[in-house]
Amino acid sequence: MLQSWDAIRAEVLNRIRSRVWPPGSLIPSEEALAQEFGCARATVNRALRELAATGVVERKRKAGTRVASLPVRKATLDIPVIRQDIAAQGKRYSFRLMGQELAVPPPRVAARLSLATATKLLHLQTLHLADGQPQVYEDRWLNPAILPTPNPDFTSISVNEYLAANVGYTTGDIAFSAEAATPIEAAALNLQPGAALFITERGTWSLDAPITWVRLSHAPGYRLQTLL
Amino acid sequence: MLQSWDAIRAEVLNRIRSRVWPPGSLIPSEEALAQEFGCARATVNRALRELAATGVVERKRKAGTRVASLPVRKATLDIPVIRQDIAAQGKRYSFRLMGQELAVPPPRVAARLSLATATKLLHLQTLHLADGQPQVYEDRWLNPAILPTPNPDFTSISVNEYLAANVGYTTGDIAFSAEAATPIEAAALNLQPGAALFITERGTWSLDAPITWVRLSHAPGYRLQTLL
DNA sequence: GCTTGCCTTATGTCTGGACTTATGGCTATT
DNA sequence: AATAGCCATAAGTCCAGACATAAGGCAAGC
Repeated sequence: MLQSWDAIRAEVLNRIRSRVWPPGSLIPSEEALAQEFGCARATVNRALRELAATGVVERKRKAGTRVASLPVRKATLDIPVIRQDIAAQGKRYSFRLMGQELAVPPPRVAARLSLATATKLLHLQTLHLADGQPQVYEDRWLNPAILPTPNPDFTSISVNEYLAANVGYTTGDIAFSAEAATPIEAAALNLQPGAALFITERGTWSLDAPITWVRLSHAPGYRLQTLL
Repeated sequence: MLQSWDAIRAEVLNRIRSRVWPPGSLIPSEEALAQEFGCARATVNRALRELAATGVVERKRKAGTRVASLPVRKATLDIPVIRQDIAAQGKRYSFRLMGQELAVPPPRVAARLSLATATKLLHLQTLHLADGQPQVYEDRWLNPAILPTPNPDFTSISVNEYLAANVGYTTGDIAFSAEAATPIEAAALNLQPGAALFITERGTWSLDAPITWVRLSHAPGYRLQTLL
């Protein structure tokens, strides 16, 4: 008599792990499992939904629930906020605005934000420091239309936090990659050009309006990790 | 009268975005929202639970649900399976086992798998190719205790897929970073030493027994991306 | 043989009700 | 003033039942 959805989740996972239900196989219907475990179907549903979210099983209406054969594991990772990330290391956070100008973004950025090619955006370079040591170089294109006039003073509040506090957003995308440090990045982060940098790129939109596109270059040693 | 949990999720998100409920503020209780939207509390619960999972709100018993002030966004990303990843690019997948020996792992790996330091593991190097071009270099330590005797022939089936098909697992962790190519990696991937590589490291356990630790070095151009 | 459409079935969702559990804050005690 | 205990509250969970929806499979029609 298992009556918590989490117990059911664990039991189902167990059977999958122990190959009672091997990869690719169909597992009993929610109805049947509810009967077996002596609980309501909703409870089984909750358990299986959770397993589907982590990629252990795949569910389709009518087709039923089957054990994922090539388990494309899904991991949820916390997108770090730089200030918190640095604070979590027990270091003092600071930042330095290195440049700020209105300019036409390169086509790649304009395309990514789905903007007309000639639109000028606010281009900002910020260096984020931990205990005074450069840690992350930020290259950002910001849609000035969403800012109040006059513009906020980005030397005293970081763009990051201004946006977090003042502009909600609905959608966005994020990408991670590794790239060799450009001369600019190398100079800012105090590295040899060509050093391996961990790059985070993200674009955010609020409804239809593009807000910002940002590229973060993390100094060597940076790791993004999570459990799965 | 909103009656689908997704509609409620959208509406709540809207109010957060439009700052009706600003960051850090407490939003009405499930009860109250259910009343307002004319639906059952369970439906509101589902919607808010979903928002909590994406990091938009934070929930605590008794304390209520509040809008995340520094929105540590959570993104779920699909951990790619190399074969599928390459197939998705429309390229032909192949692999080459480059080395295989029983050896004592370096302390870092042993520690990560929580093994006695002197335990010997099967050390495997595999190169994964897309249309014959080297794409990913894999450096893996595998617990031989979980293998049948004689060992499977890893030249004909990739370790990856052998494990996926034959060893379920419960827990694991994964980390992403950027590192300069070692001479070995550079040679395998046909690059200059020092080139920026995207590194995926993961460890997996089945219950108490460690299974494997693997480090994947992705050739330049690799991107890991997701929506948020 | 091939297509179209119905029927059945498994999951998806919703309801209204109940009970559980964690916990913030008040109160009474030391 | 500090602390311990209680209580009200808000989320967490569960249930039994209902309807919605997607989709596999079968059958009728072409």
